Amino acid sequence: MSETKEALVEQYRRDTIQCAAQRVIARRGLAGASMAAIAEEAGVAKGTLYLYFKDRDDLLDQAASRIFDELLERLKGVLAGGRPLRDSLRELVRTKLAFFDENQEFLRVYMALRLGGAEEARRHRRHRPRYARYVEMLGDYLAAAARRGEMKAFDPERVALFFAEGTSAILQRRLEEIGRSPEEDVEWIVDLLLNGLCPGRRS
Amino acid sequence: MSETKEALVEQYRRDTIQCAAQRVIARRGLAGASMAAIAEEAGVAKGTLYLYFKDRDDLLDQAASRIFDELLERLKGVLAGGRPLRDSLRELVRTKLAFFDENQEFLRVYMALRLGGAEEARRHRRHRPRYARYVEMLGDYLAAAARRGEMKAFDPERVALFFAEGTSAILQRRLEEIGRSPEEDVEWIVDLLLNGLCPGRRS
Amino acid sequence: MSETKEALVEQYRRDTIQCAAQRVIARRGLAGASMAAIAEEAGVAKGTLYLYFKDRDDLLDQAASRIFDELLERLKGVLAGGRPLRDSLRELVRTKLAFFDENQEFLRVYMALRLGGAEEARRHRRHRPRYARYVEMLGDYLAAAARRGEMKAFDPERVALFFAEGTSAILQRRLEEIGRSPEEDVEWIVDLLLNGLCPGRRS
Amino acid sequence: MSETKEALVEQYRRDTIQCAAQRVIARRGLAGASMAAIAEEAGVAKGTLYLYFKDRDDLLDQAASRIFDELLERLKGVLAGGRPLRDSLRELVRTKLAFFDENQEFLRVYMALRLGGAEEARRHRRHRPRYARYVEMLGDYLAAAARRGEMKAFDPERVALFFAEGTSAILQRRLEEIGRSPEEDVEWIVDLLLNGLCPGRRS
DNA sequence: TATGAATGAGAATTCATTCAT
DNA sequence: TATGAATGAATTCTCATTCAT
Repeated sequence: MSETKEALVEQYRRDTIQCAAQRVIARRGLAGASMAAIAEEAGVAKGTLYLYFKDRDDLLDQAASRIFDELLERLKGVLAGGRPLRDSLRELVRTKLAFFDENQEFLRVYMALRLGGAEEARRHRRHRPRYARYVEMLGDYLAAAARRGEMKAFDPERVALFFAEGTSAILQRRLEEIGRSPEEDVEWIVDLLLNGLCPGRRS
Repeated sequence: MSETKEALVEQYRRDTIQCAAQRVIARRGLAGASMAAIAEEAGVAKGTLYLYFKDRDDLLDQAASRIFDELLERLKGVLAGGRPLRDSLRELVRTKLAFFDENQEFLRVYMALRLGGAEEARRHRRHRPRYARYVEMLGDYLAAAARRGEMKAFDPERVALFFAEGTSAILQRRLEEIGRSPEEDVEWIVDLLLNGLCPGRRS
Repeated sequence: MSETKEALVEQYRRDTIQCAAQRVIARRGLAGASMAAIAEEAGVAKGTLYLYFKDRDDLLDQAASRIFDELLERLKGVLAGGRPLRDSLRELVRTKLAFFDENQEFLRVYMALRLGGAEEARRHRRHRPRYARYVEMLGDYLAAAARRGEMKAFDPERVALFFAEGTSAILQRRLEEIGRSPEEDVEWIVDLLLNGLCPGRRS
Repeated sequence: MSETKEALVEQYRRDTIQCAAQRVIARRGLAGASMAAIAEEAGVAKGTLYLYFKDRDDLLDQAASRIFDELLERLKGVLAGGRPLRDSLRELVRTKLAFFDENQEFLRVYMALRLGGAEEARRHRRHRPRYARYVEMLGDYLAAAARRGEMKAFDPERVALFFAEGTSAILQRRLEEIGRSPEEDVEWIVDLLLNGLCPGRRS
């Protein structure tokens, strides 16, 4: 019983610190996320961070993982719905936009970790798989859609990548346009993906 | 005249250093591009860097600019051709892929600087305009295409962004697949953009 | 009575902790003997250490004292025997060698604390007296021997020091030579002390 | 030419820092010899230390080496003299005492590094050979003396060790007795070594 | 103009010690 | 009395920047 309570407290602390780390990353970037800054943001002493995380890498990795994992979980749910391509894509974009609109902070972290710059690639190699898994999951879904005849014979994984990154770029743009409705973007992205730029198609 | 000669020498120095910086960024990433490393790569003393650049930020910014500028110049040429949308897009993708296939080093720099992760946002805010200009140029072209009736009424700037980032993701993927022909990617990207995923369309 | 019982319990705790400290010192050295390591070795919480010892210095000092005290007690017994010089010295060396052969762990602690290096000098200045008392006791014995005409008129305390340290060096060397009989070393040390290096003397 | 000058300046710097390190070690011990303290003692910034030494270990090691090397060189000279045992030993002790009387600081460093406590053993394993070489050199000399019949058939290396450490103990004692003549100690040590404690021998 | 030795602020990490429970 | 989470001072090391030459 008491163990459960302690475990809860410990988890609560970890959460507090991870969230603080995410805020700092969002505000100052990965390189700017010093242990001192995170500790201050979390309202604890520097040393305390080391009670919950092995080192800076561990802390930043775990903070990043939380975000990827949550997004991944939601997107997995969407794709598992077994809906037709158009519906799935629409829901996918909607979910992604909503997820980041909910907490824009996360977007910045996500951006900092996506494919990443070269130096981040080194530091966050461990995270690549996570992003890759997202793209792969999407690719699998597209492959199935292709088999069902809902999609042309593009390389599904490549399309997934193109789509994921294109969407992320729009996400980032949205950061600067407060108040814009997600649905607007959902609609044109899905339409673009499905029917392309050329006119003369049913929307 | 002598002033001109001096100016040339100065420009030559700046170039030397910027190129060295690009090589270092490509090799070790932005965070790893220390002034010492750049100076060594350029074959000058650390102090010399400060004769040509205000500080590290300035140097890195300008090094980044060169890359964007060169790419921009080439793409500008493509879009100025006045060709129909499909041809322009194909040439655009081809040029971008070729540009980075020519010198993969540059891709790494470009990736490190694109929209950038959050920390780069701070450091390279001054820099955004350059990438933005690229997207904007592309947006202008799409807007014209829309006016000519070659494209549906999507927000051209947004499509440009989506397209640019999606393409960049493919670029990066290509890094890991040596020997893959650019044309393969050129074709499906353009086809995807123009006609979408849905089957039952020409091309 | 209850006070006595409490005192016993307290003493038991102190012993437990001191022994743990000795094991840690033997294993990881003085500098490696962190409070955390000692607490873990003793099976108590870090805070508990401070209930029985003022601070780290105090704990390490007292842990050291125990070793010196035990050795001292044994040597005192030897010297109190009133035997002739040769016998006493032989027994002295034999006891010292046996003491540390019995528990080599202790030797490492002893070594770490002997006269100590310079930094230990600061930390263990309080401690010197204990080692000094050992040397002094030996010196007193030699003084008596000198008065009985068994020894030349060397400064007894100085000889004691020379002898004690020389013997300790041999002790340490023995650490690396497992299985060597103590008697071999006992014999030559005593012979050297009594008759010197020059040949042509009764053994 | 200029290279020579620069090399000299560099060597001068290294010396300055090493000497400062030795003073700090002497004053505060090895563990207390922080880079900050050494930098302050040397009158340079912390960062400067890293221009001349790879890291703390390197600096402390080299500082220690200097001392061992100088002492070793002097003692080597003494033993190379080819004098009879008594003369050599007397000169050996005299040299050692003089060396440390000259600069008592050195003694403390030497003490801190001798056989060392357990933790120093780890850090300064690289130094052991140096001390070992000293003992070995002395052992070789004694072995030769034994072959010449000047010494009884003791294990020469063991006697060397005993002698070296015994002498060091006296050295350390001398630290606390300012003004004591070295000759007093030289004489009795040599006499003790050669003729032992037993009376009835030519001094 | 060019140099590169020197600087020192700042980063990550450790650990003796405290104190609320 | 016992605990161990939390603390924060201290330590090692890095690197952008300066300045005497």
